[in-house]
Amino acid sequence: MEFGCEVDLEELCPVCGDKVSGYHYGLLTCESCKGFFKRTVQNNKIYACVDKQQCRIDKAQRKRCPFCRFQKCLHVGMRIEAVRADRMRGGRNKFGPTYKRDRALKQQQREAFIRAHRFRTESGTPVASWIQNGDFTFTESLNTVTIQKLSTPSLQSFGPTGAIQNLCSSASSWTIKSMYSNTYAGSAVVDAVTLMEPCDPCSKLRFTQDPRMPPLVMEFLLYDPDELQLQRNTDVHFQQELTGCCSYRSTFKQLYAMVDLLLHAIVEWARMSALFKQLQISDQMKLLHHCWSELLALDIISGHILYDRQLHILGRKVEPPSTEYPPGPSLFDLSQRGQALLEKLHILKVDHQELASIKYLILFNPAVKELEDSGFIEKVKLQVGGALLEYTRTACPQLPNRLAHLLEFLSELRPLSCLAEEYLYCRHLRGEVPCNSLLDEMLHAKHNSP
DNA sequence: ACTCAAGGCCAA
DNA sequence: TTGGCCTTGAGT
Repeated sequence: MEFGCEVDLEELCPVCGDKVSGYHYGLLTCESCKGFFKRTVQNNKIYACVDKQQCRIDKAQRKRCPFCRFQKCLHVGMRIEAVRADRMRGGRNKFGPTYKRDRALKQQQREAFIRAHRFRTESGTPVASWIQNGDFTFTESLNTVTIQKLSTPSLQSFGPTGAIQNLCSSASSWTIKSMYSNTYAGSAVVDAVTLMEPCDPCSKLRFTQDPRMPPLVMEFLLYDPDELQLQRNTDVHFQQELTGCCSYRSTFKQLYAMVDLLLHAIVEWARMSALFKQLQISDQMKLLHHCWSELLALDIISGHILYDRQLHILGRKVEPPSTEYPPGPSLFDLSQRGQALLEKLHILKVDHQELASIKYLILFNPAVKELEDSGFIEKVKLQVGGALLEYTRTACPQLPNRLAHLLEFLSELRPLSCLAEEYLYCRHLRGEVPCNSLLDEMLHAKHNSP
């Protein structure tokens, strides 16, 4: 393994931050937390917290409050059932395969780090410092989710190749460029491959200095798509659109181009997520087919809030009334309702961490029909919800109901995304959406599903 | 034979 | 009670 710089990816105990000595009771922990957990469970110990049950647990203070220490053990995912009732020594337990899978996943993450490092080294941004800092381990937060998946996803068991399937496929020949050149023959070829790279962690590190930030939220923030890269791609694309052979493009064509670009970024974001990768390809596709419009709507709104990204189309109040069939919602309707939600988020002063986490709540939806492993998806959703609750309570202790407000926003996002889908589907029926595009596939999947 | 997560031991 | 080190033994 070569990092170009000496980077030690030594794991830290998710309970107290001490040095990890191996897998104990379901995840990587230090020797002392292993012993503490064992004694507590074996001897049915009951502790009490003399404070507010929110004691900070770190290497120096872990002895001070066994109540909070044990709570944290459970919270990060240590398993009571791994402590043997018969006290038999030696041998192996049922978690063996889980540990093996977890190791493989960590290796994948290391490789992802190397790729990210190479990318940033080429673009001139130093990265060694934040890895060497040692206060961030990407895989640490994965310990909080019990990883049940043992089988490697197989591509053979699925039907005709779709655009998402191409994206979800981990085949080395995968390229998004070809899709763009097919879609916009003779037009812009956007290097969307760069969207695959996780965003520059250095630019976000300043937001993640707080050690109280839940590891999952930190991870979501660090791996949120890079806005600068997206804007660069958008600019390149529109530049070429405008200077191309067709000087005039309809409003919808511009909107479509933007939507297509955002959809690619959304699928890439999901595909790069360590949690999403653990799902079978069929489940990945079902989740994306189900929530793409919600993620799209959220992405557009987030762009306004976080980066003041102006989607010119939404700024237009006037659109020539369409006399074509079928009639559908107007862009004006959409713009108005989007604006209303946008204002709600402005009042809430929602931040990047919250928006990055909400995306996972949308993506990991166990209610989607015919999932192979809705149990795992449910678990992830609960973990994300828990992490977001912890984050909102830490970041805004004066607003104990903040999570409820965020969830209320989420429930209002759904009808907006349905309206957006209806709008796009009407344009699709009028033949305005290019065939074989990602949007085309999404619309088909939705309207052909049972 | 080796691995590595269980449980056990015991000085601090 | 803690936590570093030791012993054990099923799985590979």
